[in-house]
Amino acid sequence: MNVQDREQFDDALTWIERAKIVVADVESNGLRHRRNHYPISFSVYLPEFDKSFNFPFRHGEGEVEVHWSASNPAGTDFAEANWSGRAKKCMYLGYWFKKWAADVDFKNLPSTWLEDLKAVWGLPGVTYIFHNARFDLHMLDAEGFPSPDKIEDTMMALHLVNEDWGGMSITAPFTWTLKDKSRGLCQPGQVGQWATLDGKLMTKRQKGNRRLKWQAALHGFDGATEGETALHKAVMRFEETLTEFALLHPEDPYNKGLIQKKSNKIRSKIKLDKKANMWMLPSSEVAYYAELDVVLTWKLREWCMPILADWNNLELYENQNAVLYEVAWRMECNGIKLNRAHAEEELAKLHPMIEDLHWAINKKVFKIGAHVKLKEFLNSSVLEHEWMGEWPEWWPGNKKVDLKIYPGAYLSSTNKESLKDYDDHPLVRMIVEYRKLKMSADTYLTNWLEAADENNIVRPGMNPDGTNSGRFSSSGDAGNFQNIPDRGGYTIKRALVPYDPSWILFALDYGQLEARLAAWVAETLLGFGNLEMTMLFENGVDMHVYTRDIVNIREVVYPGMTTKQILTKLGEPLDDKPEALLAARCRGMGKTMNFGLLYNGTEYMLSALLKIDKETARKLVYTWRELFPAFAKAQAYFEDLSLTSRGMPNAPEKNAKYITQPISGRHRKIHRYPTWVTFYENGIRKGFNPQEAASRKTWNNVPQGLGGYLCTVSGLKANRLYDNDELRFFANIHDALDGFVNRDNMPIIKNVMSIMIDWDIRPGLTVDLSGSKDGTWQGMSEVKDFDLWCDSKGKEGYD
DNA sequence: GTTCCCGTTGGATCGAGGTT
DNA sequence: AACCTCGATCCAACGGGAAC
Repeated sequence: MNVQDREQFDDALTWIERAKIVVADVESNGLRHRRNHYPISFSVYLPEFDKSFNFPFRHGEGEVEVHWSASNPAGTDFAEANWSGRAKKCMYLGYWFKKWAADVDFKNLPSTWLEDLKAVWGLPGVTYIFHNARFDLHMLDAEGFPSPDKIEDTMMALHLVNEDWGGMSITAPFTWTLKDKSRGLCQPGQVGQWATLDGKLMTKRQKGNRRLKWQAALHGFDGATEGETALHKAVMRFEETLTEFALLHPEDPYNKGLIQKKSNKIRSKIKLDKKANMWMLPSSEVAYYAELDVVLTWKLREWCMPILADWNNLELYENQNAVLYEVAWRMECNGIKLNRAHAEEELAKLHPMIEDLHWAINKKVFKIGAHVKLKEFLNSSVLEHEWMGEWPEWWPGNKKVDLKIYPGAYLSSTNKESLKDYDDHPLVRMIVEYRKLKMSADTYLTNWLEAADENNIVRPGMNPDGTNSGRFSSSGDAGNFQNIPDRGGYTIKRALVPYDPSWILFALDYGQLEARLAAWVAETLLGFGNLEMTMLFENGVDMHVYTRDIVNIREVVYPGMTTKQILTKLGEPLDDKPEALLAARCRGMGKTMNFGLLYNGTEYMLSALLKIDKETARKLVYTWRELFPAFAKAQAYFEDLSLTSRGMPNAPEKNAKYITQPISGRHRKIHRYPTWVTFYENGIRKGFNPQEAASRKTWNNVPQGLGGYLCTVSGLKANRLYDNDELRFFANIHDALDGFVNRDNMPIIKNVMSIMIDWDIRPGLTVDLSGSKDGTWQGMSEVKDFDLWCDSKGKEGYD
């Protein structure tokens, strides 16, 4: 029911007050919660009473996002807009919508009633169910709604039902796409609509996805497609309405140059995005859709539960919902503060430099970033080109010397690794520098400035269901917080700082977490080998040094060469401690071996990574496998197990192919991958078995996913112990938790560390604390003296 | 009115960057 | 190996203007 008057409203509230389960969904006028977007309506479904309500508050309020371009730069007067090309839909739409909306009844409820709705929201003991909870939670929280006691997310359920929806093909209903239109399969007006034949949904083989409507259609829920269809019709009607309105105003300067065209030209300029522009529609047009949303969410949840029960994953589902709500969402709410001045300062420094390099390369040689052209250039004899660099003024002197040309050069890729072979060429030096500067400026600093809210807080998106293995992923308009560069001359993390001086920045990193877990699973749980790696960990041996020395990397890779010869070959400077330098380099190679060979690494991989020939790599692999026999066996074990069809944990009569992660009980299921797909490469038909490919990764998924699980569940335990006044995590970076602790509560970190390692695993886990010497996220270094670190409020105790 | 060329768009794709 | 984002290129669609 689309609630429209006080009587209906009061009645709806009494039902909500009595409900123990509330399925909820928020429609908004954009995605940027806590900045310029906000809820327009709230929908709930109360499964106990089979009642659904829609509360419209702000239909008609919002801004059409205008994408300005080079020919229509920001600030262009509407009457002077350039109309060439297909674009300007959004500009046109926004302009006419504003005029049209001036005297339209959107059928909203008075905004003062919002407070009454809040009063019955988040009551004790009530579970709220969402589809993609983090979005709705942010919208509700920003609007001032109380936080629910407990939540469930059907996206989380789907992730447990099948970790890799995108990776498998499923026969399912579909909506027409632009591509279908261009192929003549459907009419232009049908794009975005469910494909039907004689009133029945058509199906086709396609990649799976977790969209609510798609899932509902896939499982054949009643009303799965009705809401979409109704909304589609409403949108089409609305587009017609706006077109007519525009046509009724031929004198309007904005129609200059357009009005004499046929009306369908104008009609084509008015194109609503169903989701993004929903706020433009009066609530009466949208309520049906919005209410169906919550009903379908409930149906989806009911569909998932028995499956989760069959898989013995009900407890994990509850646990992961808690991680989602109490860890991931809390991280997103916390965020980190952007030192705007520093970010702007950094950008002001970078932009002219980027410009200079752009100019120098662009004008003289080719468009920068054109990898094809760059490759052509480097592959040709142009490397002997007379041009040897026209350096920008600021270019450091030491980078102007020792230049080289490379006659007859050849390279197959233009990535950093390949360019390294030509790094004394002036052009290559400038390209490498350009890419680095551009990366800092665009991917990170600019985005943060854009994404920060009024208090200069940037919030990373932390996705608990972002990966197949169970790790978190990170995305959103503040970018990926799991890959911000902090080494190799980057200083951009300096722009990220504590909220205020009462907060101390810290990071808790597990020590070699994945290797320890792999050793535990392979050597203890499966009993392969003789606890070789486990014992080394327990005796505190440096694993990489051990591998280096036992395998004798130096003699195998560089037989009979002197230290000086090897270092020269490696391109290392010959300083006063050549032996130590060589030892460090060989330890690095030991590390590469340990990490690569723990899983499915081969001599091909090793020879590529270490840049050695295949024969030498084969020798190294052989010796390593002798040394740690458990891991190749674990690989074979999981590969084999995952290809064996057998009963599901709580439903022995139902068969599936899967492996199970210890502790969490999370499964990696591969029976739904196809066993054979074909594709064309250079006109030749080739075959590929996705199921076998997935089975080869299952061993890797076990320690990797388990690591993510231990880290985030430890975070959950810590978060339940300490509230937001004391402890604020803001990111999970796979095997690390980054956050802030209040300066008066610093000793609690000791307890958080013991929570993190409190898992019944052999070898035991270790965790290292890092603090920030300079107070920014850039300057993290290991804390050696915990008490001093606490006493000095994070200023000392590092070394 | 038709044809051609050019410039402006946006979508798809590719390849690069970075972290663990 | 996984993840996410950005930018360049290619491509196709389309508008506008010139030439016919």
